[in-house]
Amino acid sequence: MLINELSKRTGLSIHTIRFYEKSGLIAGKREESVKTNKYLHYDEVTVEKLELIHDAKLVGFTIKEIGQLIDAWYNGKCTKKQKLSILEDKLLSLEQKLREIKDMKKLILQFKSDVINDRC
Amino acid sequence: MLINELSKRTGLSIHTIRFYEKSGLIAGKREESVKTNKYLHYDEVTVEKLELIHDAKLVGFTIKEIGQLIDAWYNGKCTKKQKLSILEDKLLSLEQKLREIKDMKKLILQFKSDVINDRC
DNA sequence: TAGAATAGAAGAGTTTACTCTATAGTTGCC
DNA sequence: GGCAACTATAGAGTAAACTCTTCTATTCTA
Repeated sequence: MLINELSKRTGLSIHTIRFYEKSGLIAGKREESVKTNKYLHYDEVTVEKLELIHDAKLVGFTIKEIGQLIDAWYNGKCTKKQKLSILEDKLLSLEQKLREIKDMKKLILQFKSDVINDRC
Repeated sequence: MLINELSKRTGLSIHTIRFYEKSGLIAGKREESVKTNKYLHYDEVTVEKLELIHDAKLVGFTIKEIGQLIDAWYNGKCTKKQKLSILEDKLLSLEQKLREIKDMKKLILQFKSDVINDRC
């Protein structure tokens, strides 16, 4: 599919997709047979990657970190050991985020009960 | 205490503290009796606020959201109803973040087991 | 009382992650 | 064949959250 369809499939703007491509997170392919244009074609794996990018951004991963994740998963760039090390690293940072959010939840629940009981 | 001590107590740079002050999150007080300078003095509550700002940033809240939180909690700016509405709103967004992180954790665990079993 | 350290104000610069604009070539359709 | 719609590339602009620089004034210390 071309970029317009990819944009519609993922809900990401064409600009954003091009930005991710420039950032090395995804890569379209030119059809060798076609000589008249430079149109890039995208496959289903790219749709998957863009969904991963979207979700990973939600949990606070940076473009750089998402790049590592994609390299560890989709691209044959790393050894098994490197892949596991990256994934382990991301798991640890997720655990950390989980703890931070739980702590903040406790704090806000405390705030809330104080407000309810007119303690502030 | 003056800004230098506040910086040391919180681990935040003087620049960052001044940025938060300009953003309306904290406010030092000038001593009325002193006419020769414009030095701002900070109290223990400011230390608490800066710790809250630090923690709230970790869970992804923006300066604006943290401002709301501080208003709801420390400043007498809101009614009880408004305070509860802000706190409820923040709790909901924390629940959402919690779900997103748990989902991402599952995904990465799946990646990991696939790598371990040479399924990619 | 000189000099070093600290405080404040104003504004420029940086990074991240887009978002938009301008330009130019290509394709699809009546 | 003409023109709207689509594609690519390059680069400018934006917003958030700092971070740094410059300048001036004040205070502390030997």
